[in-house]
Amino acid sequence: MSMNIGEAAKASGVSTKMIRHYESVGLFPKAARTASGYRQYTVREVSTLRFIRQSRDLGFSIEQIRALLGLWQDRKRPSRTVRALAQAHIAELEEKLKELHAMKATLEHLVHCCHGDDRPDCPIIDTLAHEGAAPADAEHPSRGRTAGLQPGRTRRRLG
Amino acid sequence: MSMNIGEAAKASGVSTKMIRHYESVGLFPKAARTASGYRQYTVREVSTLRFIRQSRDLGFSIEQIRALLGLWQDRKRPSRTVRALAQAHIAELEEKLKELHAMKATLEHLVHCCHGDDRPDCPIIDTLAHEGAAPADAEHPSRGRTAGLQPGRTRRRLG
DNA sequence: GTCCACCCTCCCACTGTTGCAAGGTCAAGC
DNA sequence: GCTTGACCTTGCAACAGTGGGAGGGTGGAC
Repeated sequence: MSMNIGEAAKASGVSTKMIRHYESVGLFPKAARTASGYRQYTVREVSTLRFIRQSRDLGFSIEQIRALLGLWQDRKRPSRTVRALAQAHIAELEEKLKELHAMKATLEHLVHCCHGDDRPDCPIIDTLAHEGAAPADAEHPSRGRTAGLQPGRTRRRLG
Repeated sequence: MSMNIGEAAKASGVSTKMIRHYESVGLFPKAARTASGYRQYTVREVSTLRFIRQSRDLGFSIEQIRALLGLWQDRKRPSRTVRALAQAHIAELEEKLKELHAMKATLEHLVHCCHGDDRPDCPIIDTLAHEGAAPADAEHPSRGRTAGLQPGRTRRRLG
């Protein structure tokens, strides 16, 4: 019935590292331990882990998942609350999508302008060098704002 | 002619924090110093900073910018190289866009299914709880891969 | 001589995930 | 009994990029 962390990881799709991490930040309740200190998990806890993974896959942040877990546990929550949380997240996604779309559009415009051969002159470099940019369609979002999603799930040593 | 870091920051749009950071990671050459240790910048360096900011605004990573700066400095680079770099970045953006689109689609589907009133039953929570998900269109990208963009520029304490 | 804005260098926070290290535990085989 | 190897424990560091603050020095105006 009860399993070690490795088995729980396989069953839930959450890595052992992450299970411990979620426990440490209080997203996940402290697991029971054997006499020797091994964490023990039941199927119930595994389904909670699956819930977390599903939520992460949809881009919810840890804090949002904390709220979702609370709502999940609360059998009397109004579905209105859950829906609002989801909609807020959709709005975040849209924000981010808009931002990325703008970047992509600008880049595509530049790539389109660049002949891309052996000659050195390049409108891409020129645009980066000389302010004024020339955003493809949207006015560029002068750096800084526009919150995004899940930094950790992103750019895994692409450099 | 030469200015302190604050002035350079205003002129370039890069914060003083970031200028020092870029210097520390070697993206930006070490600035000259006054006798008392103040960094001194010329218009030339400010334009480099602007180049960096423009690149960041387009979502390039520090490492990509390092490459772009090299190409910028190299008067004899083939525009082909720059173009390839930009196209690779576009591909990354597309990857990320796809991922976010899928999330959004799934969420919208769920929100659509949820009546969102005072009653507790909620398909959103149910879907998160019971594996099998039911992605709106794309099969869900089992966590982990799909590199993304600019963790830092994202999710600024939205939690 | 004092005040304030600016500069300096550190360290810490945040997001989420992974890696490594140094050790303990368990079940298997010999 | 003893070794081996797979597993578990903890903790610390790193990645990306940015912001915040502490604690102290500098520069120029009054």
